Amino acid sequence: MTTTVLLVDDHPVVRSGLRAVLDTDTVHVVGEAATGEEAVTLAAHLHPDVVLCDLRLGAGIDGIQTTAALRALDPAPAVLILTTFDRDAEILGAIEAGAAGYLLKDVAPEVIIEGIHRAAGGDMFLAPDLAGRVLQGMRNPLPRLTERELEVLRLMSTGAANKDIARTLFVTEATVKSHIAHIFTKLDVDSRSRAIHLAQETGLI
Amino acid sequence: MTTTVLLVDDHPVVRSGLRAVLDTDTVHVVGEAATGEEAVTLAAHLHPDVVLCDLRLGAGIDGIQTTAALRALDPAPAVLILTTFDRDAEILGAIEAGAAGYLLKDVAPEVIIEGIHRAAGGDMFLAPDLAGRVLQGMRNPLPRLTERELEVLRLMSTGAANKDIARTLFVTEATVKSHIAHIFTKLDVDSRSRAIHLAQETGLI
DNA sequence: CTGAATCTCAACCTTTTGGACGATGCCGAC
DNA sequence: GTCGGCATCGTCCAAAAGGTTGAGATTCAG
Repeated sequence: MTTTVLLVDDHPVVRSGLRAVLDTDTVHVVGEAATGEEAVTLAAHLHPDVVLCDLRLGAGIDGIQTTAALRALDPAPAVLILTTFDRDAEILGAIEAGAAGYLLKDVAPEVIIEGIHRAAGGDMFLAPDLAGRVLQGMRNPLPRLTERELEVLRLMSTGAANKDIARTLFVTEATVKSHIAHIFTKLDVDSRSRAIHLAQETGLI
Repeated sequence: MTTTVLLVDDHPVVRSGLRAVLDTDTVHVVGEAATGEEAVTLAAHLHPDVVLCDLRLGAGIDGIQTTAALRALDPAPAVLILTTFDRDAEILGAIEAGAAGYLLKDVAPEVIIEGIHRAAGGDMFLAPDLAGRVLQGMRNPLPRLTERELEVLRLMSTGAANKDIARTLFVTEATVKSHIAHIFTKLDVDSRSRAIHLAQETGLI
């Protein structure tokens, strides 16, 4: 029995590649979308078994938001994330949003096909090298930063000084320092550059 | 007359996609390579007119080094860079290494084909949105950092304190501070986080 | 040889950052 | 109503980072 698949990627070349590689006797590509919005519309009409979705989709909503929207459809397709990046926060975010699996783009085509069938069957499918990381990520979850703290962290990462951040957020420097102190405690670091580095590594920002 | 092309990309899916999209009556894909080393070996045997090369090639030498090696062949193929990223330093680096053009992966297939023919004809071919940036980059060149300064900058960007950097490089903190002062002057910034941000934005590190 | 660039280090000073308190007001959960 | 989390602000202090100046050693090109 063939599994129907909808491709979502903002690069035409990648879509062609996936179509060429996936369209076999067990997998049938029924559509392609370049954006998350388009993906949701198409999925609502085509009812694919599986949506194969990139995380980075250029402008518009990202892969995680797309996943959530797709999972809210009825019937909901299984969503398989296929992307180049392996930042922890994104993987966790995709899983939380209801993705059935997460694959890196450098895997062999057969692995993607296997993942599609597993996803269609209701299984979870994680690239082997990611599985351990994800489990550890769930055991050692990154502390949840508040929205305000994330704002400060993002500004910090652009090189803004406390004074700049204070001006941008219309608060005093004391408040910024307070937020930063909390951020440091939560991330278990003791300098802004380390915080920035950690945040970028884990995909927190 | 058909133009012969060698594809270089570490993602099998992208190679398939490019082959599917490019193999027309005017372009003939004569080979694929997953690494820079493989690309040079294949190019030496196949003498393609054009090598279409990603900048990020996973392990091994990167696209810029590959470009330089390819241009040293005789006869040298034209090298067209096709990549997802548009960091200034990488674009300039590729051009310096002898690339005939630089395209972003989100362009339409026809643009790639046009680029291939232009490159085969000896033209330069830059994605329009990049051309201006490159010209400006040549007018406003990023100051050249010395090897030592780059080392310090890289360590800084991982969150290392001056003390850590000093230990890692086996010099005193005074030396590190001296290097950092030079870096700041050259980059025209006044804090390490700004330096890190600028360096990451421009692809300096 | 001379000069320029680079790497190394030091002393001195100012500013920024970070740590450690505490305090207020707000809001939502229990 | 009370409690906890959050955002806001403050003070005091120590440490780190940044700015300035100068200087010895090396290397490399002209």
